Amino acid sequence: MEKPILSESQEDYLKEIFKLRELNLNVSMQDLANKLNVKPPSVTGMVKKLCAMNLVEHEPYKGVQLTETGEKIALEILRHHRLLELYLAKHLNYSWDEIHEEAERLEHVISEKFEAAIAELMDHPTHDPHGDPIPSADLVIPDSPELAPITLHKTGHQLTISRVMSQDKDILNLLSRLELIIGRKITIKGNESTGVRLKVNENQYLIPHSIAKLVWCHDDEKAD
Amino acid sequence: MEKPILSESQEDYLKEIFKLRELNLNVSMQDLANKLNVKPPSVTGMVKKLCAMNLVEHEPYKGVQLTETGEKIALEILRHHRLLELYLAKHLNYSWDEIHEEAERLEHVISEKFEAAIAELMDHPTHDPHGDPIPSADLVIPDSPELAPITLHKTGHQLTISRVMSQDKDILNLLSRLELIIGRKITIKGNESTGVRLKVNENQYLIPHSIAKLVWCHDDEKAD
DNA sequence: AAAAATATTTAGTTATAGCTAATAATATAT
DNA sequence: ATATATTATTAGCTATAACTAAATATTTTT
Repeated sequence: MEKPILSESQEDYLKEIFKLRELNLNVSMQDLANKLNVKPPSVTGMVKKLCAMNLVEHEPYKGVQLTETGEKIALEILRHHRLLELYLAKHLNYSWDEIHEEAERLEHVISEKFEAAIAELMDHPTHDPHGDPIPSADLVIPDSPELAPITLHKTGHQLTISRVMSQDKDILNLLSRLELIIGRKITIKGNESTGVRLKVNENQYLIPHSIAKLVWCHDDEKAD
Repeated sequence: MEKPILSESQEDYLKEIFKLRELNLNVSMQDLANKLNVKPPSVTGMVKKLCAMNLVEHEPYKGVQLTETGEKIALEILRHHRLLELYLAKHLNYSWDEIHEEAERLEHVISEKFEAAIAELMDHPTHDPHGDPIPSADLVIPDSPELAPITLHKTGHQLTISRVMSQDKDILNLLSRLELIIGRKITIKGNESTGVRLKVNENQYLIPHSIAKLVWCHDDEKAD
C-alpha cells in the first residue's frame, strides 16, 4: 500500500489524533474539534473521509483511533515538527516560545530530503526543545526516561526537568523566566493547597498546580 | 494601507506576473496560464480578484501589470524564494537542481523572522545560486553587472557566467555536467548555425542556441 | 425508567480555486 | 474589408473544507 497524498488539514487531523491518544484513552469528536479549532460537524465530515481512506477507525461515542497506516503518517508529521523545532532553536536562534508556530507551518511542506538534511546536521537527535521525543527516521518513538508531572513527585527529591507539556507562548515565557527549562535540576519543598513550592537554583517559588502539572520530571533519586 | 493576507495561489500569480514582466513587455492571460499551469478561465477569475484588491491592473488584450502594493508582495515572495535557494544550497547541501522545488513550497510559509534569520546567517547576500538578484529587506533589487545571453556576446571575448535563466532540473543538470556554472570563465570560439562553440577550462563544446541563450554572462573585456 | 445533558450526525450553505464548453472580443492575414 | 486566428470571458460544474441550524443518538442524572 503506497502512501496516500493528504491535505495539510488531513495531516493535522492525524497528528492531533495521535497526540490526544497519547494522553487520553479515547479521542472524541469534540476533543478533535477543540484541538483543531473547528466545529464538530467538520470533524464528522473529515473523520468519515479518513475512515474511507483507511487511516482512522471510528466508533461513535467510543472514540477515534489511527490505523497502522494512519499512525505512520502521524509519526512522519510529528518527526518533521519536532526536528524543525530543534533546528529553528539550534541553527536559527529561535527562542523556546517561537519555534512551535513556525514548525506548525513548515512541517507540511518540507521534503524527505529536507528532513534528512536537518536530522543529519543535528546528529539524529532524539528529543526536541520541549523534551518531546522525536520519532526516528523509521518512525519509532525513542524511549524516554520515566517521567511524571511535578505534582506527582515526592517532596524533598531532586528532579530533572525533562519535558514541558505546553506549546503556549505565555506559559513557555513564564517558565523560562522562572528558569524552569529542560535539564534544570529542581527540588520540591512542599505541596500546598495553593500550589507547589520549588527550589530552583537557590531560589524558591510557589507555582500553581495548573502550571506544575505541565512540567514533567525525572526523579534523580529513584534508580530505574 | 496594511498588507492584505493572500493565498499561496494569489502569491504565485503576483510572483509570475513580476517575473514575466521582467522579460516581456506585456503579460497576457495566456502567458500566465502557461506559467502557472492553469487554464485561461482560471486566470480571468483570479486576475479579476487581484484587480479588486488593487494588486494588479488589467487591460484586456494589452496585458496585466502589478500595482505598487502588488509589486511589493511579489518582491517579498521573490526574496523568500531566492534566500531559501541559497540557504538550501549553502547550509543543507542541496544541489543546484534541487533547490527550486523546495523553495517553491517553503517561500509561502516562512515568517519574517525566518527570512531575517537566514539572511543574517548568510550575511545579506545579493544573488542566489542561479545568479538571480535577491531583493533586499526593503525590497529593492540589487544592481547586477551588465549581462547578456551567450548568444549575444562577441566571439573571442572572455566571459564570466553570471546568471542562468532556467529552473529546469534537466537543463541545470546538463549545464553543471558541462561546468557551465555561475562564476566560470568561458570564451566564445565560434557561432555556427548548429550552436555556439565554447571553450570552458581547456575543453571545447558546441552547445545549441536554445541552451546558450539561457546562460547570461558578463564580458570581462568590456569596461563598464 | 424517564428526563436532562452531552455527543454526534444530517442537511444545507459558503468560499476558494480549479475545470470544460461555449461565446465574445480583438488582432492579423488575405 | 472581410475572413481567420487568437485571446479572453462567461456560464455552469467540481472538489475541499469549513460553517450554522436542526435533528438524532447516547450517556448520565434524578
